[in-house]
Amino acid sequence: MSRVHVLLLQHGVTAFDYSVPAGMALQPGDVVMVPLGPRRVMGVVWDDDTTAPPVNPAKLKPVIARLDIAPLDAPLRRLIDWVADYYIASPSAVLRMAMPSLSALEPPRRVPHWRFVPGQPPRTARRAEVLERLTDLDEPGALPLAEWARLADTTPAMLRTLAAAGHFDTIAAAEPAPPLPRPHHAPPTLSPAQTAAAARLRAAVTARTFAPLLLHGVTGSGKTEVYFEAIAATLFPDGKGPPGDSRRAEDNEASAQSSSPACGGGVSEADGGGKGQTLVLLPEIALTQPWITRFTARFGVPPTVWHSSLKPAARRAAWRAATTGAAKVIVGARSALFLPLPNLRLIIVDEAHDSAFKQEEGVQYHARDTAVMRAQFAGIPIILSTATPALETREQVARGRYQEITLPARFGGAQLPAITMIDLRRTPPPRGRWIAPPLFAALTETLNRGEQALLFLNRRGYAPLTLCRACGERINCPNCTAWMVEHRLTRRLLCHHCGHQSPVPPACPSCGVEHSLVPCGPGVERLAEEVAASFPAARTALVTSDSVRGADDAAALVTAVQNRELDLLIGTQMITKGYDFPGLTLVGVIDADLGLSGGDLRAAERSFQQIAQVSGRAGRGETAGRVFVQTHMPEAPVMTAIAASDAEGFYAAERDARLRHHMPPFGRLAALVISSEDEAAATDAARAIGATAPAATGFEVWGPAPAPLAMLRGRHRHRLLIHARRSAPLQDYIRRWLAPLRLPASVRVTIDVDPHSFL
DNA sequence: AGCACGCCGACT
DNA sequence: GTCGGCGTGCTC
Repeated sequence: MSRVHVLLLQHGVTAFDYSVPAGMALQPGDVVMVPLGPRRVMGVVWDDDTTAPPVNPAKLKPVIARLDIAPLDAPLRRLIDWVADYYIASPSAVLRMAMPSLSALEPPRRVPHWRFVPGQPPRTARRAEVLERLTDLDEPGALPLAEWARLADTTPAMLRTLAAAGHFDTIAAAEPAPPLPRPHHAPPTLSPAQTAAAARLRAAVTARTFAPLLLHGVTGSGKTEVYFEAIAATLFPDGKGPPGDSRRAEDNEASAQSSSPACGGGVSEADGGGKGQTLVLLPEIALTQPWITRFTARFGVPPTVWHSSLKPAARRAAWRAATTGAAKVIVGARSALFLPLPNLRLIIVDEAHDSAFKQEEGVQYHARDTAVMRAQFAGIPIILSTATPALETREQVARGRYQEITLPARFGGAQLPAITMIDLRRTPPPRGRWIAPPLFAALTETLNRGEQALLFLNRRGYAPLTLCRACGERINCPNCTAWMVEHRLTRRLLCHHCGHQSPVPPACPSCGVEHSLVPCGPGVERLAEEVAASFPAARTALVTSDSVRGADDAAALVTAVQNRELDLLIGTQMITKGYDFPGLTLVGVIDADLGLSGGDLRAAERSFQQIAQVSGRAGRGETAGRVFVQTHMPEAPVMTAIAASDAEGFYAAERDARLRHHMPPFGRLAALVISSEDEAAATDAARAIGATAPAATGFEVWGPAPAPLAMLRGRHRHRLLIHARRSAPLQDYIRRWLAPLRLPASVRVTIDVDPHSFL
């Protein structure tokens, strides 16, 4: 009797062995249903684990069924194992990211399609009328009933009557396949530098081997157009004409256009014999809509979208399209990284420097690094596209492990904006205002010239702190060690860490004095208030996660800006990336110091990237852009580097500092967070864990200490930081340390390998 | 994660 | 006498 090792999609349990019933053929990667105690759970046949002790064959239960779902190929299984091992997570937790919920795996509902059978004589005048309209339709093919009703301007009931009289027959519809992107739909006009870069990317796609490529070009240099050419290269069948030649017959434009999605369009064609799949990762969902628009303009059809807020039906369709290989280009946020893609040929990580790629909950993986591993296991190229590569990525280039492809200039001769630092100590804004005189003057000029401006302040809401003038009370979140942030638009106080909300109280909750609460400090809503008072004629929009909620909002905003229906944008970091607004000529950074507090390892780098990114929104059109940066410390190295647009100098200094202190990427970190709703239990557990840290050369343990966010969502938190020399076996060390621990049920320990957040 | 088993306090 | 609190352990 044969047995299989099955990784279960179930918390707490990882992998069990099962027997294979006679007549069932199973191989690694197959998705199966197996018994677990009294329940049936989904799992994936995994590669045999030779290290595990063998289970008594008498205990084996048989696999219930093999599910009709695309199997997980070997590279994806290796990726899941790698993530579980590297990030010290349970393999089943990682597997769950690669599998949608059970409902998403149900076969698609086959809506029956109806085909019109002309020629039958009508029996009533009403029917004759409808039949006439149906006959006039231009080759509608097979359509769902509702679609016929719409086209013929009648009711489904009438059509059913006609069908009963023999005017229609029904067929089972094929699953709709996503339309094929057309590489020749709208080829771009590229600069010589872009052409050269595109050629290198295409060569990597053609070579079909693992190749990590950094596509490095300043904001506005046209990186997207360049990597679109790499995508185009994947859309040609193996060995057939390289993209860029004139053989447009390959393009299949006509058939792709005429095939109605409702008809299924012929699955074999959508299968796209030999055409590869491309996975594109974006740092956040808000960027998908502008990306889809650009992709559609280039390739004539939209890509397949995958992210966490898809509705069930769309999710199911996207899953099937991606996992059957019918979808050629899949774009999404982090979670798309684990989609089974049977014909994956290229991965692109856009805005690859973005810290949003680091998952901070659940399995705390870094999607950029994990994407590189996926490319390596799959033996394909990966393009990291960014204007501001992370130090880690730069170091990989320096070590010769990544190839760098640079786009030295902005596209179309546009100039990078001139940057002016504003010293807030010398030219502060008037009391109660946040825009300093030099920026105010520039803003006035810009608006008077009819150009557009952007103010960046990375703080949602109206004011970050609400203070009682009478007793000095600061309004805190009851669940977190954090201030409640006033949101004036919703008239509520909101905790940005746990989402706790309350109305703004009329009196101080501590001393009871009425009208004593005052907002302290600026948020974007308060900045908008100042702008409205100073520039009443300017049409302004707030761009924050509170006001721009979904893809539709983001699309509407882009349109309004491009149509010049807005003069001034006021936004949080949401506005720093991705958007291309040609009429925007002025960018003001209200508080450049905001990200520098807290002593975070990457604080300076993040500030540099953020200000470089937001600066890059200025002057993308014909008019040169200007950037004003407000700071209290213009002499700080990060500020002088920003002022001089000296990325190389900044990174050289940053690299030196990290090298001296053996900080990443010249050493490695991991964080343990010990948390419990019971404060004493958290403290005791942290102390106990700290006391059992193994002594080993190459490792240092710092802490435990109360976390900077000492309480989060009602849980008290302590942190330990583990520092390892570059080649020391960090994961083994942590596993050896934590394996024998016995902790009370209320205590949770989370492990963050390569942490980016130090809260 | 579920769901069992199991060993101690307050009720009909 | 029993109902039920959730601590500990098992699921191939």
